[in-house]
Amino acid sequence: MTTSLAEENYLKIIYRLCEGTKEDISTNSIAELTHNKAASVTDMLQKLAEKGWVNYQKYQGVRLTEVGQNIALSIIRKHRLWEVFLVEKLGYNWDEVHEIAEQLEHIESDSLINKLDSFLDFPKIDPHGDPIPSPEGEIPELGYLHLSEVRLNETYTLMGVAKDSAVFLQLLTKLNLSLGAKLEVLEFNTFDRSVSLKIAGQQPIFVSHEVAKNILVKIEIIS
Amino acid sequence: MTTSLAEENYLKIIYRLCEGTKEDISTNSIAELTHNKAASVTDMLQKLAEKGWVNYQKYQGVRLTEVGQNIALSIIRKHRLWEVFLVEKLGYNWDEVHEIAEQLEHIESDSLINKLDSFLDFPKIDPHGDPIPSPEGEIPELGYLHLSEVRLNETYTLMGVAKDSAVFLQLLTKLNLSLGAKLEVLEFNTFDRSVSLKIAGQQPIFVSHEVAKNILVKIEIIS
DNA sequence: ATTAATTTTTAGTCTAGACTAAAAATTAAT
DNA sequence: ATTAATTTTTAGTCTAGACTAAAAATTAAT
Repeated sequence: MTTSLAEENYLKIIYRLCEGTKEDISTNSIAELTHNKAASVTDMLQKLAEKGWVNYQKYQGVRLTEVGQNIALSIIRKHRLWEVFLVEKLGYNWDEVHEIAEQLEHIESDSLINKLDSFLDFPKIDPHGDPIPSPEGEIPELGYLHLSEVRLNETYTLMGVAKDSAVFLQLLTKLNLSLGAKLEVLEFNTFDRSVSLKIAGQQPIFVSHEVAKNILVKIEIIS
Repeated sequence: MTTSLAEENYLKIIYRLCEGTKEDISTNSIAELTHNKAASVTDMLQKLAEKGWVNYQKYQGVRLTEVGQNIALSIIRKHRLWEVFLVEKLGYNWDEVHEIAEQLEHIESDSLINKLDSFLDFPKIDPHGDPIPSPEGEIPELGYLHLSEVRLNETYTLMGVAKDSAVFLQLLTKLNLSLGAKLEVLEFNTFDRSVSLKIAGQQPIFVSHEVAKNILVKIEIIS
């Protein structure tokens, strides 16, 4: 069965919302991310349920079915592979690729995406550190921590970001925070929830809670 | 002003039809190529005229304006650059790329297409020998001849094809006819307009008029 | 346990871009 | 020069996917 552009965007957004929680997803939360009105979302949810891509109970929220999840994952796979292409091959910065990948992710051709995967040498993560689903829709659970929740005086490696917006990524770049950076939290400041942070070999800096929350790290194993 | 997918496809097809002739283009000829009904075409022509992309007189046919032509050329530029990418970088054959490029040509980003151009090393022709318009919409007139119209016993080089359909290109491949081949027409057979043809270093073969018409060649200068 | 506030759905519209059937204009044929 | 055939346009419909306003259901507050 074929999927329209609108349907693909809904499935992708529902997937993203499901990821965070075990609960069913509310109409309003979808409306917010799609920039549509709740009434339009209800309409579309009924269509998606009809096609067997979501389980939807009036007033009770929605979840992706197995099939719906696979469609979403294939779009995410395309999105992230194209992002790798844009950065690795065309020389874009990590804050410039999201919008273009939003278009490229809808190109329909299995052979294309598999050839692209091979051309890029089967990358496992995209330029923001997000894992790339396999052709079968397997997606490794990386178990990264949010920088807002780590322990003090331990060294962590910056592995990814939880938000792709250009302004956020540009800010990280200005702060010298890029994938692979070694970080140590000196203090969580109770006043404004800001975080005092040391990047290896640099002066300590402050970042807001909002920034720390969207930075994904893993602990540095000193072996 | 932005262009919808449907508008872009119309402009591209009108451009292709204008290329062949000095006459205005008929509603029916557009309907045939877009696979729409004449009534739908009339509708769209009125919209395109409104936007200033075609000159359209009821019942009298249509031509692209300067602006319309530039839009068409930018789509063709994108189409052909993506085809080069698919063949050169991803390893597709020349008969496999048309459909995918039909999707990719609608991706909207000037920076993307210029970076792609540079990544491909500024190719001048696509995998079918068609010239790639410059960012400014300049397109070199290559002055190729149709193999159906050349002189006998002269050597020509196969420079391109006038048709991108997969079955046609696959036939050429089977016949060992690829870009750069050296050809000599031995005879035009009056009975069925077929062409007796010699490819350098091979036994002579027959091709139909239909095939010869869609093969573009230039004369081999023996200097 | 009601009532109030919030969320979600239903009912009815709108637009782009397709369609069919019928009318109008043009072109071809006598 | 008419008439017939062909092409094109107009008028009216339909569908996907958005919208607003009002109704219905759920959740929160007393």
